[in-house]
Amino acid sequence: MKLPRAFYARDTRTVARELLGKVLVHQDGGVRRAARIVETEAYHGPEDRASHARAGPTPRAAIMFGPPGFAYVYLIYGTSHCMNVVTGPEGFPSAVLLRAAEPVERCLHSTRGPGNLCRALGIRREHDNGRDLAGDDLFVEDAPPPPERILAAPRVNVHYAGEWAERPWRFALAGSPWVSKPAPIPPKRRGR
DNA sequence: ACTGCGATGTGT
DNA sequence: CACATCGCAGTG
Repeated sequence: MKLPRAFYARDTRTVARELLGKVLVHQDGGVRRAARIVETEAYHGPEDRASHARAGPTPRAAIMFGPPGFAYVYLIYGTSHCMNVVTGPEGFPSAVLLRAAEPVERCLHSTRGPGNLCRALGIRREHDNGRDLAGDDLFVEDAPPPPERILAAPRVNVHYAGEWAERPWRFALAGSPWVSKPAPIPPKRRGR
């Protein structure tokens, strides 16, 4: 069964954690593709320097200010699409980036990493940005709470965000081989 | 482990 | 016009 809008209308970090183990489904031109979410990141509020909403409701980020339960899909580096789900109350800019998943049904490609995940499910900005997740084309299916432990770590590739880069708002299922970076990279040790 | 770069939208 | 919620190929 499809997650209701009320699921998304909560604190971003809660939604990010609870999305782990749920199944992202894309009806790609009549073909159903699905993957079990194993890694997410929370982008929370207008003060979050790592968030696309940091500059206010610009054309790209405006959807993050809208009601919860809609897809925010953007293009990065000219080549990769990334998908978020909008969370929280309308007017408070927040979203959860879907970073990695475990392939379940007819995936076209690796589902590890946010760009790869979109490619595997056929999710594209032109086609899916702004889509209502309460519809039948793109949604998340409920699933029992995952048996795996949940890890929290700093978000990936947001080094420019100062202290906000250190917040442990990246969540992953422990032990999943599909998580995009198996473990936070251990600092290099010399000698000892 | 580290380096470089694609191909394009986005905000300043 | 600098740079991005990445991914890949090349090198050591």
